Amino acid sequence: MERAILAAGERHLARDGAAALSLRAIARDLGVASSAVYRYVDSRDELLTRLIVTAYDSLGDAVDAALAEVGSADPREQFRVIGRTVRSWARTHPEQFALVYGSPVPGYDAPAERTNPAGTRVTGRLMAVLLALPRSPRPALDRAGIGGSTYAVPAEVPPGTAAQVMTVGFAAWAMVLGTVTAEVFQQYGPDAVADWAAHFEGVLELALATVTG
Amino acid sequence: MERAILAAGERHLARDGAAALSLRAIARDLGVASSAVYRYVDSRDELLTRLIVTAYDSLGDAVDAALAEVGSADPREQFRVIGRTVRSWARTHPEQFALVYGSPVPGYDAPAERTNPAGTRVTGRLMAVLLALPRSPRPALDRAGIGGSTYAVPAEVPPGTAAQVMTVGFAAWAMVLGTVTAEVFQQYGPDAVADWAAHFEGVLELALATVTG
DNA sequence: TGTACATCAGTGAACGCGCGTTCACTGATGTAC
DNA sequence: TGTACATCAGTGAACGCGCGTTCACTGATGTAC
Repeated sequence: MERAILAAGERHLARDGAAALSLRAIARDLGVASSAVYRYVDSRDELLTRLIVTAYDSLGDAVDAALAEVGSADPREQFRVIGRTVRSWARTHPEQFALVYGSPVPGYDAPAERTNPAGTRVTGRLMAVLLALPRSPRPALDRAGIGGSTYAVPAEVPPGTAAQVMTVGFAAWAMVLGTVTAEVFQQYGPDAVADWAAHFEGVLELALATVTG
Repeated sequence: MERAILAAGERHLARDGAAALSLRAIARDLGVASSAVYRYVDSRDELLTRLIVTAYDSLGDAVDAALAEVGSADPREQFRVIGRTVRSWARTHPEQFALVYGSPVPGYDAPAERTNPAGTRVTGRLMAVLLALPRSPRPALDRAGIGGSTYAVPAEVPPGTAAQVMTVGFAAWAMVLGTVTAEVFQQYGPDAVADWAAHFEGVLELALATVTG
């Protein structure tokens, strides 16, 4: 029953979006009194939190599975695989993508202690790949003011080249995620990109070039 | 009065987000019967459409003003100016930014014929700047499958180098917009980036490098 | 200068709706002796 | 093997809420003669 509620919640999420998520609609869906749902779920917000965690995990599982499949390929290919997986997951789960990478849901803010562990899975994978990629120095970044205090550098990153690694890493990721967002939310108008798959492959190469110089 | 409604709509947008926009709340705000609003606005959706157009125009005006201020600087600097303006506009108008560049509003889809003219203003400016930037060939893009049928190339773009211009342009823009989105929606967690202004300057350089090779 | 009339901004009551949440309850299932 | 009792999943009515939208209306302002 608990799983049925989660599943119905995901169905509603997929059809109507997070803002329209309603416990009553879910109860109706399950052929059950609306009060019955409260035996399994504390409140609407708690259900939303669970759905967010589920969404992060779904994406994280997809990325892990895809990485496992290519084995220990070179980091370039691992980067591409992560990107492609995020894209295809976003295309098949647009509302869940919106939930975790779109505008915040009005009147709700996620309790960080519950969403963070699942939320950082993909980022962690990505970080490891970025550290394995070759990098050339970027004098323009020094000139732009990137320095030791620009980021809160996590422990995994060697302190020397730290700041520039973070800059190119975040920038490459923003390019990939921004492109996925543009496709899923149709930000470029309906027609500008005729072949999104090809465009995305091009973006992956440019994102890699951003990292490797 | 019409302007008062628009202004109140913007206030509510800024405070509660688009999904929570309510004609009754606006009427309450204006100290007026809820039915009075209908003399000036056809429906809630029509108000939303007007607010979207207003938001696009507000951003477009900001970009135009910033570009006018730097005069006919070199295209690199014009690119940076556009990027910085988008960022600062997004930071001061987060809900309007979410409205036009975030998840779609549930249960509403914008009538393209009304939002498109305002929506393409910034893109148009950007396109002109991109065409003025020097570019070096990108063999990786050919290999990735970018070709003549990947984009619906607008008339302003010379057909020869068309596809690659589009790829690097969209990619650079996705990097910039993805970074702004990450900052405004706090996608990287609360602490990872300590100095967003510096990070953004770095991103601008990397986006430029994506275009110029 | 005064009267009859049209215009029109805004009123307030009402419609039907769906929502989150609470609460006392029923009735089936399982457990203990 | 049979009875008394506890557990617990699910019921249904009710609460108060805010919403979009409609409609007949009031009353002030302006216009025409």
